Amino acid sequence: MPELPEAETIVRDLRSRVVGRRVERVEVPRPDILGPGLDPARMDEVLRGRRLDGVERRGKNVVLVLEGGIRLMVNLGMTGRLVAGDSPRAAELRHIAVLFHLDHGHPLLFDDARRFGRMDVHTAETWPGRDAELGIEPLSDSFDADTLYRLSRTSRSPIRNWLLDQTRVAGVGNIYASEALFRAGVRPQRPANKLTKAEAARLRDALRDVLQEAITARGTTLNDYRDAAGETGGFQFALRAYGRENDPCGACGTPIKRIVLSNRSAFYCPRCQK
DNA sequence: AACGCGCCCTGTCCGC
DNA sequence: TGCGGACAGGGCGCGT
Repeated sequence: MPELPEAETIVRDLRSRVVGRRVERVEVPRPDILGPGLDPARMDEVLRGRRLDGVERRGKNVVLVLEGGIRLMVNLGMTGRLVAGDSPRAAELRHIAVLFHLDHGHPLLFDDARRFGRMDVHTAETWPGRDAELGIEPLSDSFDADTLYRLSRTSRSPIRNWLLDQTRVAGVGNIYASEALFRAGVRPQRPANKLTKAEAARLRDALRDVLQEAITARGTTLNDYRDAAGETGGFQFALRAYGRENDPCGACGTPIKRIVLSNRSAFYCPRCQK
């Protein structure tokens, strides 16, 4: 569910709520969301007593940075939420998987109905390797048109699938892939290595624009996404293609089409996107 | 080695 | 009202 803008919204929310706090105790009622080698006892042992020094984002992942260079990487999957326990909305959570008890008296909660979310612990030694497995950040200065063009040369996959691959560009999911391709005028099924330089340049701009606008709107809530206060986002009202099958294209009026690529929906305007 | 597929799991919605 | 099926923002492991 949550893609880059949703993760970024949560990260910004969490900074003011947890940075500087100390972890007193960790509870893991749903251990199946822990990554390989992790169990509830190990989670508590590694995190207990450590101060939270910062909150970062890498792609769609929320990264809690703790004293001593320990990093807890949280992948929210489809339905994962990180919600401050003192938020009035916290009482509505029905699938709490992890509770981080903090020294200001209320926990940070990880809730995940489908339990597709994952948490992994990294040290200063293991983190660079994990970080390197993820692709370029689309909002970084180095993500320019040439870079996107060059990265796309090695793949014959449909460009929509290519955008979902976190090892190439990190943070784009199904919603923003459809939205960016709509804005760039490129069909989702176009082979990545068939994009022209001009199309790659338009796609680069479209990705940055739509991701930045979605961050400003505090993310897209279709069903499950919530920010760290447990509140919904606002970008669902600005979607032009995703979820709009048969609606008239905002530019030309042609009905938006839905196709399935690799078992996942893609939405596009058959007239505007080539 | 790149790629598509099935699967993980729960909730919701729609048609009958 | 109940039930079965389709579908959902992600990502991993597998076979080809």
